[in-house]
Amino acid sequence: MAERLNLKELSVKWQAKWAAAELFKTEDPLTSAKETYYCLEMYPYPSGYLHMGHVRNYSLGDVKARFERMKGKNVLYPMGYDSFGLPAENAAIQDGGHPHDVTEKNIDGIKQQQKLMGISYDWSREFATSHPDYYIWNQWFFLKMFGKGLAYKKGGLVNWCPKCNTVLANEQVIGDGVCWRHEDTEVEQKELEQWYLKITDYADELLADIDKLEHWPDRVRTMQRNWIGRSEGIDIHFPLDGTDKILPAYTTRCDTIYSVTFVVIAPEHPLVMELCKGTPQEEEVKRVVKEIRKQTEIERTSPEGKDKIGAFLGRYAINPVNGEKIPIWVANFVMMYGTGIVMADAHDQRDFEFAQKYDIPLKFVISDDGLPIDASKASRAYLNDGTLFDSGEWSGMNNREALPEMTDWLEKKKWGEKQVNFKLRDWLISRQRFWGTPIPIIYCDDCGTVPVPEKDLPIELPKQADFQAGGNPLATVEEFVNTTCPTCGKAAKRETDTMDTFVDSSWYFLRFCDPGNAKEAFNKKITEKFMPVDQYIGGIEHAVLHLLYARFFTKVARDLKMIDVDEPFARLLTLGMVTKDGAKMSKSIGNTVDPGEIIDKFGPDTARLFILFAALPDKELEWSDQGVEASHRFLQRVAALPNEVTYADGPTKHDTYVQSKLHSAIKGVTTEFENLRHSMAIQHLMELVGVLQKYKEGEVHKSLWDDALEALIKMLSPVAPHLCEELWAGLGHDSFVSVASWPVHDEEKINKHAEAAIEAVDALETDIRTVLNLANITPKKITLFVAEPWKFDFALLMKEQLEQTADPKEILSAIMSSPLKQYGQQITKLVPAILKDRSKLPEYLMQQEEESKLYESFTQELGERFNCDVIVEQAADSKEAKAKQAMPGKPAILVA
RNA sequence: GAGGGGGUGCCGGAGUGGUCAAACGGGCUGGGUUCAGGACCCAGUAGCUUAGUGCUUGCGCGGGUUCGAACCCCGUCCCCCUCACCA
Repeated sequence: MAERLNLKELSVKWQAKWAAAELFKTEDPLTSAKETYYCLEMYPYPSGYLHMGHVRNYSLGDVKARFERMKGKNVLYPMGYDSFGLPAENAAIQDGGHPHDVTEKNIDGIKQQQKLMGISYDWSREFATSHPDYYIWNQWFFLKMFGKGLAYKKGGLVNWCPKCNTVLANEQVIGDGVCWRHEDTEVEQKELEQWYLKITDYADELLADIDKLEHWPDRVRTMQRNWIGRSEGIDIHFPLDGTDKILPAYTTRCDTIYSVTFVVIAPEHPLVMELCKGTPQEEEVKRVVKEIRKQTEIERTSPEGKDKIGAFLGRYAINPVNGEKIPIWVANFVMMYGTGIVMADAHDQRDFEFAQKYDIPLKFVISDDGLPIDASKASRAYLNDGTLFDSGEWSGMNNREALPEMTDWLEKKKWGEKQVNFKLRDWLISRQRFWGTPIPIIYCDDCGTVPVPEKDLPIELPKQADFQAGGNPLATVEEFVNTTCPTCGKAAKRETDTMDTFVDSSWYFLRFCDPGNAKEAFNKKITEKFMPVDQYIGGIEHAVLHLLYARFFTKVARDLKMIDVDEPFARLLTLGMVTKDGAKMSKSIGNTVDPGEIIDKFGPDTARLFILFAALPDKELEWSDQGVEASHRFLQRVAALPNEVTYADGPTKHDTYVQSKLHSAIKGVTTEFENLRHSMAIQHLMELVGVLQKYKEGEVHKSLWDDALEALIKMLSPVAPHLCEELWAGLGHDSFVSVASWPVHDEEKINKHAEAAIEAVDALETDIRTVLNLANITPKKITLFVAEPWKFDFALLMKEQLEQTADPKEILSAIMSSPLKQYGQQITKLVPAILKDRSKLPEYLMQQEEESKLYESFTQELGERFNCDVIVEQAADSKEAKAKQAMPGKPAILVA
């Protein structure tokens, strides 16, 4: 075997050549005639090193970008850095220094590694969000949104992560109430005044447009739908007994209104204390509310802490539909959602349990058959749909059918008001941290909250700050904090909160279209040529967070007339995890594999090939060292393919087969790459390499061989670009394969080889399908592929020899000197087997003769039936025989 | 509880009505090559059986539709993920 290529050295060489040629620079979309294609990976937070998840992400994107480029598109494929954020600031706090320096160092580190992978980014578009020429536009967006009332400040309970030392958005609180960055840290509630973006204004559109995202994974669409959480219902107005006040209770199930026997109010609700004031139950209520407040903390840590507790407020409400006096309770299971008050009945499990615990009367109004059932004897809530009873004029109706009508009826009677509720809350963007975009607001004693005028942007972060002081370092910088009011000119103070870094990533994909623009966030004309992103690739962890915010910002930008698209990402691919030993790669478990080491040892092409081949992109990928070596082996095999080829004078008998395989590979690889099924595309390539290796064993037809080799190198180049450049140059090209044109398949050439390979002999008599298939085709020539047609001759020869001698060696050499020697391998096995029991030879001979006659008659029959030539041919090898269904006694037929 | 995705060989993982004992890769076994290891090449890898062949079982479990099912339908069990006292 030839010596192995050093794929690492190769990659360095070609990366330098690409860079020198500026090969991957996007063309100006306003002058280029090419169709644009925008491929984007979620840009990284620069932590200084690359992990396997990154490698997977970038490899997937790069294949797509290279593929589209080779198909003649003007591809926008950029890379940048999400460089604001806590880790850099924390590093500065720990080690001294400035987050800026930490960040720049980390960007250099990660960029180095990205470049080693040979990803075909247009590096001229690179930017980092922590640079003022980027974040100035965050501030600009904020001012625009402030102007439209979409950015506002309000007080209220907010999520606070004690580790981050800052507030969090609802979306950043995950799982059992923990911080998205610190899964071991419980989020606390604090009363603070904070800046919000009014994403709820777009709730309806964000929800409705999910339907347009047909190329997004269902999972993500569902998650967004759930997060927005739209529900249609009605606020039912329960008069407060003895007053003219009303208690509104939100419900989606007003069909159960006749079963309502009590009302429950959330412990945080301001009315709780007001209502119980002066009642005998006041002290008890206070005690229970206090207990609930304490309990919620414990509840968050233990998933089992869902015991329902509550207290009677000593007051009553009136059920408007039947005038019944019903008690008002406070209970821990009611949230401050909707109106913070719910109506309770026996058709809800929680209400039911609570009522049982506190002996509150219950009644049913729905049963399977509409016959009354008694709730006092029931042990659980009745949750099924069924027929209403004891429900006034609605009795006898199916409850689901009645629901919309009852809603209208309640509203008409002025007992309630239709209401749409969303779970989505406004986006809290203030962060009490230094390393983020300063919020461009000034507080003046006289003029109040004043936005910074656009001409004064950017408000830059100070070069120095005290990171050891604790709290928000920005607040310690006097020169930053103290300013003058833009309106009245008097001394004033700047807002010291910075923006959530998710603001940065909410529009960075727009900036990539026009990254150098100093006059505006991006030019509308240019950006519209690229947007929406054709293919977006990233982790599932952003299913709600980033992807929802980005959709929101896109809609805001549209309403600001900055761009004319509704949705930013046409196709979304969410990556599966990279695991090792069955667990997600993580430093704490210690099962990580350093991409740098793999690249060093096997070269970037191997790393890319393995990671693309090992699993489909959205599936979990289990790391395997053997798999990496197998990938390396494959690349070496490809590298050796052009060596030591013997050319035939003209066509060879395998040409049609090889050509058919080549074209079906082109077809397969193309569709699989189109649909981002990289591992499947690679399978086709591996198959093709196998075919070409076999082909090479004999003499090859030069023009076909060259075509096949070129096509193979082109198709492999998105996966293993460096090796393919080398091989491409080896074929005598002085251009780059990275920008060569993608091969096109010829359907006819695929079919030429095997129009129909069908089980035959007995099939002719019995298998209807065979006849039907044949009937649909007008054959010019039929080839019968027979597994081992030589066996009849062999048996004859064998018989002849046995009559002369008994020496196995002599027999063997006699056969080997006959034309049958080409089947030597099989014969050397067969001869001893037959010698073992000679008595069976006559039978064997007969069988073979029969078989051979069968072919003869079959050949004749087919010839007559279809009026064409029929020839018998040996199937080239056992695999081919299998593929063609040729077996002894059962030839395969090939119709041409 | 609601929603989403899954259960295929020793393993990863294709396949969604016939050409399926099941692509492609890995592993393992045997053979070749080699001083040896690696690499490379060939064959085998559900069970029984033959010199070649063939038969049976088989794609979580049970049933159904069909000439025919890993694939369609019904039931059932299990796993993963997301949201969750949202009324």
